[in-house]
Amino acid sequence: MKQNHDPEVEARLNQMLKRLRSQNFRITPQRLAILRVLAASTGHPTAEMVYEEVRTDFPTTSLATIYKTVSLLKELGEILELGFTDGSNRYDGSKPFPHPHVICTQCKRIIDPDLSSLRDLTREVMEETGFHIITHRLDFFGICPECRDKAES
Amino acid sequence: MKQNHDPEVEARLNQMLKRLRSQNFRITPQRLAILRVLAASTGHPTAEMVYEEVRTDFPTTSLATIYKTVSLLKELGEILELGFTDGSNRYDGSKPFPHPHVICTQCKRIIDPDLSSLRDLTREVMEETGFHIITHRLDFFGICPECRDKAES
DNA sequence: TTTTCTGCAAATGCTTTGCATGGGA
DNA sequence: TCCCATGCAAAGCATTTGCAGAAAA
Repeated sequence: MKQNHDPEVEARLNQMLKRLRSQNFRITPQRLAILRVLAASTGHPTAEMVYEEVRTDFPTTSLATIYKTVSLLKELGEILELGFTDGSNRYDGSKPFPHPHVICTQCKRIIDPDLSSLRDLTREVMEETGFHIITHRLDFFGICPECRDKAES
Repeated sequence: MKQNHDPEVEARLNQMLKRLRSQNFRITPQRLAILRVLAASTGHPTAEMVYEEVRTDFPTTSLATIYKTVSLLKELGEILELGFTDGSNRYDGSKPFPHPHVICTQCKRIIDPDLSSLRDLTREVMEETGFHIITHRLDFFGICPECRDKAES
């Protein structure tokens, strides 16, 4: 079984495990494998990608279990789900809180930018609309440097 | 047939028609009805909602035609498609350019807030990531004042 | 032992597609 | 007339669900 010694990844995994235990959900080998993949993920994988990775350790795991676990973690607030128009979802297990994403429409890569000018937007929205804002989502779509280089060559 | 004399709505409709004609797409009665609904829409309707509204004038119109037309307008850049995780899309025919949305997670209402502090975000993203940003999407999720009042009573 | 979880397969539900017919231009 | 558009029904597809057997605790 793949281990990961990145302290941040470990912390994320332990946080997920703690949450599951505290709510009396069982820690099955399949779940543990899924949590590991999600906690270590930086590439915002699809359910299918998680499935493939988990399968290398647990060849009998089913896609349904991936979906059930991912859905559970989503409800527990331990991962972020990014749904797209084309019907595909991507998951972020390392930063389960709202943050902007930059998506290459060509290679589908998703990265997390550091934006300083994104401060009081939520406050402004609340004042402007009267809504009580719970969460938000901000996506930028474009072409990444690598895909642009390929296009030019 | 429902007419609409709001000058902005008229302008939007004419712009859509102009675009269709300039690309040699045919102006069928169904398409015209769909354009009218979309140009006049402020509530970000679903395909189903457009369908129902168009049906009051053209009872034989099919959902497939709604989807085909909506898809065409999307490609022509004349409407905005807002896809959501639950598999439902909403359409904005009055402001076909990227702008923030505020969504009530209870009644599903979607409104357009005026945000001043949303200036140079795209520029910052480009500088920070090297991506060439084409478009973006910003959604806030929360509870609208009406739903909050209902909850309290 | 009890209750939850897993894995299979079938079901969903929105959207897309194929194709014969209809109708703009 | 010539194609494009329509409408029906079937197909797609990621995700969800039902259920019987498996396995945490």
